[in-house]
Amino acid sequence: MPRRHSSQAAPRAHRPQLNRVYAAIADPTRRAILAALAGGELNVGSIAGRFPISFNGVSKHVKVLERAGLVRRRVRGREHWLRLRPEPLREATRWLEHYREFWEARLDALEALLVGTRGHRP
Amino acid sequence: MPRRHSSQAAPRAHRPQLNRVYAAIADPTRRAILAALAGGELNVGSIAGRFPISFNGVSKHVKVLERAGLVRRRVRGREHWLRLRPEPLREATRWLEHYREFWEARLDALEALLVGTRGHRP
DNA sequence: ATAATATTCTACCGATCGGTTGAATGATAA
DNA sequence: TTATCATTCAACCGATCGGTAGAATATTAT
Repeated sequence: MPRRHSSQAAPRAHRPQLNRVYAAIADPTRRAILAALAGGELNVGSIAGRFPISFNGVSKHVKVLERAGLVRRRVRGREHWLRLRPEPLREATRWLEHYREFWEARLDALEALLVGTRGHRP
Repeated sequence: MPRRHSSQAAPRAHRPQLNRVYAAIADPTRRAILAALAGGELNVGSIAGRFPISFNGVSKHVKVLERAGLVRRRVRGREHWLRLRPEPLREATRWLEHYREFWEARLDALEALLVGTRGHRP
């Protein structure tokens, strides 16, 4: 029986959208695509022009970002315009922040305890 | 030539450690292992006992977390004790925060512009 | 010395990934 | 209509991934 360690609601682990967001931003090319899109809407071709991989490669990366909810596609005639959707990043940040703060506090407390009872060693 | 959009230093995209951190936490089993380690040090066997996968499967997950710098191993006799290392999470959070804030500000500004010039539509 | 324990290492499996090429679709321009 | 352009789709390739099983290694217990 897992012990509840605080009254803070811990984010659930099995959320496929969260998995997809972290997997999406784990690839440096995809992070660079997101950074490029921060400058405004772009179509697939103009994104592809900035990267040393094929058009189709970029198209697949965009699809991954889209499935993660980080990018939204608006089809206008033969052009597909992409724009950022930062909402999933907020959830991803929340998960990281939750654990980071909790862990750092816990480890600080542990260290303080060790220093107090044993003296410190470098 | 990519235009610099502000004086804020943008985090570089090609940092293998960052790739590894995001890839590591993209897997829900590994996030659960991290959550379990938040309760204190554990050895590989006691982690494996909490998951419906094999001992060896857990051992491999731990190795991935270790290579991402999220977990530190202390070998004491035949037991390997794992503890959290939250430092890489701080960098990962920083990247997310940077882009999230920047994008949200940008998109808010864009929306305000559209509302101002065209009126709003639902 | 022998047995049990804790763990990694090696090898394998099927699925997914990042990437390419070539063909198909669909919208615009000549 | 016929090209041309922007894009996806389908198939393939080698690498990696999540997972398993079994052998090997090292430590502790008997």
